[in-house]
Amino acid sequence: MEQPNLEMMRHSASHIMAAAVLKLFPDAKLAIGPAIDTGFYYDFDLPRPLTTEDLSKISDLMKESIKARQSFERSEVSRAEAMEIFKDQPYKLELIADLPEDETISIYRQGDFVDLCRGPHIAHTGYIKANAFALLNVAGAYWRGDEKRPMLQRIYGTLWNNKEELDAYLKQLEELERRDHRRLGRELDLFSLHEEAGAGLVYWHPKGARVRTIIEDFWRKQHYDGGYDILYTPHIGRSWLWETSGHLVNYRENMYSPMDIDGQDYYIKPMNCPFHILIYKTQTRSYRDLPLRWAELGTVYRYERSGVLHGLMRVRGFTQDDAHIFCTPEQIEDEILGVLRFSLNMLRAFGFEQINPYLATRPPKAIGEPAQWDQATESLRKALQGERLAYEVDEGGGAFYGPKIDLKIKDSLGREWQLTTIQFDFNEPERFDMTYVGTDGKEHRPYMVHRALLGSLERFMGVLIEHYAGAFPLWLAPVQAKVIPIADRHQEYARQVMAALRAADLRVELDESSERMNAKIRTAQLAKIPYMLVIGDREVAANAVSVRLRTEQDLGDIPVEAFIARAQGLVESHSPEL
RNA sequence: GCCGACGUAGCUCAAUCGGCAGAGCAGCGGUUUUGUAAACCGCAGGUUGUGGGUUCAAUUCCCCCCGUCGGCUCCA
Repeated sequence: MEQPNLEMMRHSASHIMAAAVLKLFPDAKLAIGPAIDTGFYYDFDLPRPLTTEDLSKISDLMKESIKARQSFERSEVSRAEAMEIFKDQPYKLELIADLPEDETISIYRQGDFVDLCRGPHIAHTGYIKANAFALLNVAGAYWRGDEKRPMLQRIYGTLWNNKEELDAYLKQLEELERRDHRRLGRELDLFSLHEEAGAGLVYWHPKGARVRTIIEDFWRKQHYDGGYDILYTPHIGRSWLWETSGHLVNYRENMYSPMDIDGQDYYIKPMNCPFHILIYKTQTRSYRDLPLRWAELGTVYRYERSGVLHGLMRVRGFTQDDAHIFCTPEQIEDEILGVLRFSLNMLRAFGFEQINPYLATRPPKAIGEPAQWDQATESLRKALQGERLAYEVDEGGGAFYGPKIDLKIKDSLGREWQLTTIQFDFNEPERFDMTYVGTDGKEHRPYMVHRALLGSLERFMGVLIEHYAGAFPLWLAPVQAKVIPIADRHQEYARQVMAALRAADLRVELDESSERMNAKIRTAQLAKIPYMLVIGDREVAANAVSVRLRTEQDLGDIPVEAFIARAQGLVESHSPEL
């Protein structure tokens, strides 16, 4: 028997749960029940939908099994024996049928429950602590993830080494809810969605729009400084454009129905690339013109199935921080390295330190010359190595039109988010017959690379909100300071202070309400405003402000000029400090 | 799209068995002029997501649709 570890316990727990479900529903058909990184699940085909009462019954039965210390017994059976044992379990039969001929078929038994399973399992059910697991919810899941196959009921459970770890996990779930960008978006008055006006479409309120503007301004400056030019292109294009690009063939299910303009079909854009290519083709391009690096904050619309929409993270209209690089084969390595460095700097500027790259290579069905693929993939690999980044390879995970690097960041709660993608495209240059004139005076096909760094501004904002729990670093905060006069007689000086700070390019608001100072502080605190500048008789006399941070730290009286210098310095350096 | 749960005031939530839809916060008006996380009094706020059905009577029971949430699948 192997040493019991968390994964084994979780996997075993899924068996214990399946046994409990069978007791409750003798006709239940079992699918699969693996361990996952927070616990386990098991998929069932049941005669009726599960209720929360069912969950607690199942949980009680599991606890009985744990108390009984039922042992897990492994045995190996022939294919015929396995078919006989699971003759009433169609999903198991399918699994058996799909096992390779030479595979040993093992079953595990605890009590009177038998399951097809590779194992390993814990020695007996008593290894699991009855107070260290919880059944969380029921969800629908397709058999084998295929939407054409039956929809099963999946029960999710979480399991840990002990009660303390379970409690810590449940507490983390609460923290996730507290930080949920949809909740913070409303509480901080950043954005809204309007079902009556269409699902998955974002409305930016003044404060959210302010944050977005700051991000965009920074982004533009970085791009100009980094050797990019910036484009603006239309939001719709005639069917010719999408036929030529191949989107109507390859991407149609994500595109909206056409609109009729003077008898012609126009489509709202799901991508920006064809427009950039048209600009490329307005001139004969020479190798001397390359590389061209063209960026655009391009707003695109893509159809997403109603069930997948989620706040800012998954929407139907969004703005990509897109760019296309057109270059020669000789330039490709330098360009890729440049893009990668540029991406890392951008992500780090927003406070993301943990960045994990994934390299996706040629899939079985792909277009383009193998030699091109090799060169492109090699340039991606070299760039990653050049930056000394540990990366994972997703063999065959590239798009049919080119290999790519995706960068996923880890947020303050340890969750991974894909933001950056750097993709080669061997398809569109071909389709649009893009060329440049080389040193030999002949026409050549340029390399084309798509890249988005922040991904989309909508999702990026969602990630930022959750990463910072709504408490944006000073340089991004929509309101950086709230001036809080204690009594009406301090209002005039408070207005002077506000004017001075605004003249210094700080974002300041004045609380002129007739609330007590305590209430004003509370309001500012809940709005997660970095600085609360309290003004009373003392401050008026000293030409100062009393500075309270949203961290609850009280800095005491500081001369107005000194406060301005402090804040400006921290904004300038994108500091996380206040 | 599919499975399940849900939809009551701007927000968070009540309303017994089908019997006059209610509270806190926010908002508005007034009083209060305050030293580091909530002053006091009052007012207003609703076609109970939409449409239909059952009933003397529907927030409550049934059906369609829309949307939200948790998943499946897919992706920026």
